[in-house]
Amino acid sequence: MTDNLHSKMSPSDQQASSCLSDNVCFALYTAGNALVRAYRPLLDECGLTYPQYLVMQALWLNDGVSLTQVSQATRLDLGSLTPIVKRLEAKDLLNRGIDAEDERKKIIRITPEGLALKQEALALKQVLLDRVSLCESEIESLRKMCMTLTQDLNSK
Amino acid sequence: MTDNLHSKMSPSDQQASSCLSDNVCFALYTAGNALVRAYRPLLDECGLTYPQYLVMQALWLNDGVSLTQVSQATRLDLGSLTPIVKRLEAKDLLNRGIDAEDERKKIIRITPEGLALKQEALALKQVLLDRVSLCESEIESLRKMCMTLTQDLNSK
DNA sequence: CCTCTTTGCTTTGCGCGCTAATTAATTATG
DNA sequence: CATAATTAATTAGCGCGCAAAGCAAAGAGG
Repeated sequence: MTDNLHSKMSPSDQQASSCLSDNVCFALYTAGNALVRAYRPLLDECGLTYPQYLVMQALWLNDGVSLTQVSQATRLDLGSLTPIVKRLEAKDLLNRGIDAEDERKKIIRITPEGLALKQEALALKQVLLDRVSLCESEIESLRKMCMTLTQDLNSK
Repeated sequence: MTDNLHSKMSPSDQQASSCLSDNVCFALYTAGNALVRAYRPLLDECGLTYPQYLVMQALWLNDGVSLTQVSQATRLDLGSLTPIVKRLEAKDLLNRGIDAEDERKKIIRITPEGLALKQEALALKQVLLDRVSLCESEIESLRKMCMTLTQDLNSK
C-alpha cells in the first residue's frame, strides 16, 4: 500500500516523512508557538502579551503613526490590531488620537508609562537569546530565511 | 537620549534595531503567521485548518494512539487538542474511542474518510514549497534551527 | 453639487493556544 | 483497604489572527 514500493520518486516528489518534525512547516509553526510560550512569563512582568509587545516595539521605533502604519510595521491585520491597541490604551501605555487632517485616521502615541517600559521590555530579548544554543550567525541566518519565507508566501 | 552615544557596547549588549524585522523573534513569529495564512486557501479544499491538518498528519503517521500521544507528536496542548479532535470527529475524519485497559484514555482512530484525504492533503506541502525561493539545503537548515530553537526555549 | 469609489478603522464570528480549574480513572502509600 | 497522589482528558476564560461585513470620512467623476 505504500506508494513508493513500485515507483521511483525524485527527491522533490517524495512527500513521505517518518515524523512530523521532518516537515519545515511543522518546525516553523512549532517554533513560533514555543517563542510565544517562552516569552509569556517574562512579558507578564511588563503586563504585556507577545503581540502587544510587538506593537510597543513598533511604536518605540516610530511613534505617532496611524493604525495602518502600525499594521504594516508589525504585519498584523487591522482586525487583530484594533483590540490589541485598545487593550494597550486601557493600560495607559498609549493614546489613540484622531488625525486632524484626516479624521478616519487614528494617531497612536506612546505615553510616558509606555516609554518607561522600553528598557525593561527590550532587555527580555537577550534573556531568551541566551537560552538558545544557536550561534549569532545561525540566528542571523534564521532571521533572514524567515523573512524570505514570509515574503515568498505572502506574495500570490 | 540614545543610550549608545557615550557607551561602547559589545555586540551581545546592543538591543537597538532600526526596524522590527531586525529581530529574529519577530521574523519567526511573522513567518509562522504567513505559513498558516498561505496554507489556508489550500487546506480549505480539504475542509481543514492548519492545526487540524497537523493532527491528521500525526495520525497518518501513527494511528490508534491516545490524545496525550497526539499532543506529544504535534506539540499542541491538550486543552487546544480536545476541541480540534472533536471538530475532526464531527467531520467524520476520525473516531474517539475509550481504551479498554485504561478508561481515562481516548483512542483516536482515523476513519476511511480521514485516510482518503491523505494523498490530496500531503501534496499541498509541495505547492507551498514551490512558492519559496530558498533552496533545499536552506530549507533543511531552517527546519533544523527551528527544531533546536523549540527545544532550547521549551526546556526551562 | 451629488453620486461612486476608495480608504481607515471597527465589529463579528470562528478557531486556535494556553493557563487554570475540574472530573474521573488509576496508581501509590500508609 | 482506605486514602492520597498522579494521570488523562475536559471545560472555561482570555487574547489573538484573520476573513467578511459594515461604517464613516475623503477623493473622484459627472
